[in-house]
Amino acid sequence: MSVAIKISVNEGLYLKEPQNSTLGKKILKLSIILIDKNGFEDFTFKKLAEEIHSTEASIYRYFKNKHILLLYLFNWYWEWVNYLIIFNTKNVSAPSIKLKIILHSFLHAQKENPSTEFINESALHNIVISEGGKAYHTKMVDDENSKGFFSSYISLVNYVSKIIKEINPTFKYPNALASNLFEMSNNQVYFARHIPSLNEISKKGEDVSEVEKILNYFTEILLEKRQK
Amino acid sequence: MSVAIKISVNEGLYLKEPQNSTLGKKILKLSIILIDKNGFEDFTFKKLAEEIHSTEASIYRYFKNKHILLLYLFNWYWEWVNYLIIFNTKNVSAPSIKLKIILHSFLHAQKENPSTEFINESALHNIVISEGGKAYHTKMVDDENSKGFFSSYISLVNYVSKIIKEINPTFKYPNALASNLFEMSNNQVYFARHIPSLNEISKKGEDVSEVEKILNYFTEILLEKRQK
DNA sequence: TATTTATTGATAGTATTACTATTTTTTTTT
DNA sequence: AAAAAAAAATAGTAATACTATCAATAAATA
Repeated sequence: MSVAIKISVNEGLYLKEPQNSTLGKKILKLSIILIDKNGFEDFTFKKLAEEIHSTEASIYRYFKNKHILLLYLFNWYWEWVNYLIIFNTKNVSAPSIKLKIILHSFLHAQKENPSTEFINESALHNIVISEGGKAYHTKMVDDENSKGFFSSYISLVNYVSKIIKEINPTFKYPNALASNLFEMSNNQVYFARHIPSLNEISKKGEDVSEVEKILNYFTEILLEKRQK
Repeated sequence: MSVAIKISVNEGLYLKEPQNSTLGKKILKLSIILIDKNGFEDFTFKKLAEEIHSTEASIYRYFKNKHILLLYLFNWYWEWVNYLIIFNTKNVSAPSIKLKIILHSFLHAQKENPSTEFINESALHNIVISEGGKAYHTKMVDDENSKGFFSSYISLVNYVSKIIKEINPTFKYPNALASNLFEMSNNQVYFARHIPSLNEISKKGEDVSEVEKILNYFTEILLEKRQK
């Protein structure tokens, strides 16, 4: 017995919903594994096709190109984090505790019970960390933003922003802080893993919880109510 | 009459120093313009060759590939910012003023007197903003880091980190804060320009100074000396 | 000034990428 | 069992990311 949650993403991101077929699920599953292993640059539909014993042409029936596939994966990830956050903060009333839980959920997302058998959440989280902002650092951002391809991320940020306002209504830039918490989180984990002189995290393997400490330290100071 | 500053970057980044020849300078100049205009993905050595009335093969004599060329440009940029910061904080003793000047220099780098005729600093700054972390978000990071390809960025971060410690010696994560200031700066400008729901910057054209305000607001709170 | 050397240009070629198109086979639905 | 949909097989193309070779030209030095 199990409870399955179904995560759906913006329709513009696929030509045919991959979650509704065996081949589609294989595409999602193996694309995550391949991108995680060799990076997005090295990833091609041809290699993916070989991996799943299918053909390039078949994959193109699901996704317009590999960038859109990456965007699909990012959206799936954002929706999943959104679900985790809502779920984990249920019945918690103190906003400052909520924020702590959010930071924890977000950073340890990979350790949470996997929700879907064809998505390796841990590998997906690593992709989000390693590939940085490649989802939106393209010449098509404006067009893609207007199509709502980043709305899952935006709603995540808005949700956190609301909680920030609850903690300290006088804080001037809740959106900027919220988006920075997400970006900083991924960035600092990435730096810890690859360019460690850029922060003070030495312990390998504990990067994620070290970053959690840093983020908590930052937010506590930033949102402390002080007399002006 | 003018004073020229010469910026040099890690020798591993080029096969032949482009700043020492006419063709090399043209490569730098036009690559910046092309990447700024159409993005790094669209940029190819063939297109660049056409633009400068030369050939692909000639460009390959200077740079191993387009990723290394991008790294060269980022390094040039980091060195330049480093120079600007040192120059602008000369004879300023109060570290909190120093930090303000640094944030200002960094964000308005494009408006500073251009130092080199074949580098369009403004376009280069826009590349750094738009292309996000593409300089280090690759599968070769570790190797490239070990070759010192990010050392200019690291020394920039370390310099700021030192000033942070001067402002508040009890602040726990000066490196993380310093690297985050740089990353956040570019990110928030990018968001303001392309996904404005992610922060509270509405005014087009004033994005840079708005981000400056945000960063000052954040650092002031973070580095304020408070009783524990 | 002649000569060696370094630099650039011209041209060609290759493997891989990022697709599109068409036709056949297999699977699913009715 | 027939019709419809999905997937596989196959082929083909323009562009990318290179490498290699040789000729032309400019710069450095003897």
